[in-house]
Amino acid sequence: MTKANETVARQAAEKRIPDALHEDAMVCDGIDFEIIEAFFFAYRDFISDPDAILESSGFGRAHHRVVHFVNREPGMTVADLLDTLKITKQSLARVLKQLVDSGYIQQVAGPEDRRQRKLYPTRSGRALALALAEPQSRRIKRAFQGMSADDRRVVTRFLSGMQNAGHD
Amino acid sequence: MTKANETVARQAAEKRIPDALHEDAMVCDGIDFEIIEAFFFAYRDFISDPDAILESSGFGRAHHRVVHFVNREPGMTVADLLDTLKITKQSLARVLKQLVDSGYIQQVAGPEDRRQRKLYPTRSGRALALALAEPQSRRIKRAFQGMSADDRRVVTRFLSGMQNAGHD
DNA sequence: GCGAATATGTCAGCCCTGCTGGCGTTTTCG
DNA sequence: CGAAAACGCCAGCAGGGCTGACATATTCGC
Repeated sequence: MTKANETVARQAAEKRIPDALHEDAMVCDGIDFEIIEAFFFAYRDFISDPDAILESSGFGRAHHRVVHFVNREPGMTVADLLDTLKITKQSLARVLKQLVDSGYIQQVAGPEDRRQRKLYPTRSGRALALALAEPQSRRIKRAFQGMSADDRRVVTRFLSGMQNAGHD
Repeated sequence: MTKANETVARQAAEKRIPDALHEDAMVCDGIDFEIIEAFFFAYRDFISDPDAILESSGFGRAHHRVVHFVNREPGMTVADLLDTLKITKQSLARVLKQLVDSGYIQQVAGPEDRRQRKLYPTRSGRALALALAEPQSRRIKRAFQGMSADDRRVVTRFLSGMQNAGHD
């Protein structure tokens, strides 16, 4: 089977491919492969900057997200964070505990509802969040180079449109 | 924000929030938090559709990527794939083997250089790639609703700009 | 006041998918 | 022929998702 295919492949010098393998390759028309791939590459590179920083701190992407959102909305509860990140309690608990133990995030019992643990970034937590956001923001600015304010709004609108309807 | 301030006002009666926790929250000005978060949410939701499909097939995101790129560029070698995905040989080997064993991808010795294994999607491989791409493409179309061709080019340009310089 | 519901913490273990290092095979090429 | 390239595979490790179960403190409806 493979032998036969090799022969076929060799016969036509280059582009020939075993029949079952190519007959309707790329029939997939309506599909927007370009954007799918561009989005994949863009996001991969987008998180590579913070990843590099985190590596030296012993943290990972999960820590990044927690620090980021806690810094963005100080006082948010664990439930808020779970809702934002859409992960499970245990997945969060692990990284949150590490961040608390390392002094990047501090927990305070809710003043109204003492069952809640309101989360606040410490000074170093804010510093970390900022350090991680900075290269990402620079990347965004670079991608926005030479774009009008309207163009930027288009991008924002696109990114919103890519999200699921009910988000917070 | 306001919540933190409320809490601050109340801290006399409570555990009190250490001062380092609130004093200059949100000093982080030049940073484009909006886009950072929008990008995070957008990508998370973007891959949630294929994830759901893959779950029932026993595959994961890694398989998705492999099937996708092999389908996009039939005949690419293992080295090409490694270069595209930017992962290590072993990370790829695992999922690739599963895909080959499951009959989604076929390997053919290179006609010129027989050390190479050229990768081709099988019929079911193409079907899978298409099934995974379809919801993503629909999501993209939805996000493009009401946008002009120029606007779409802006988005494409943005996504390209977000990638690292040396791309393939 | 008491029991249910809520918000959270935690233990134990599983899976996927990155990673490193090392070794072996086939094939190409100087 | 020997080095180098392209690949396959084994073993092991880490991060970060997941489930299920169970413990705690606190709030709240009755």
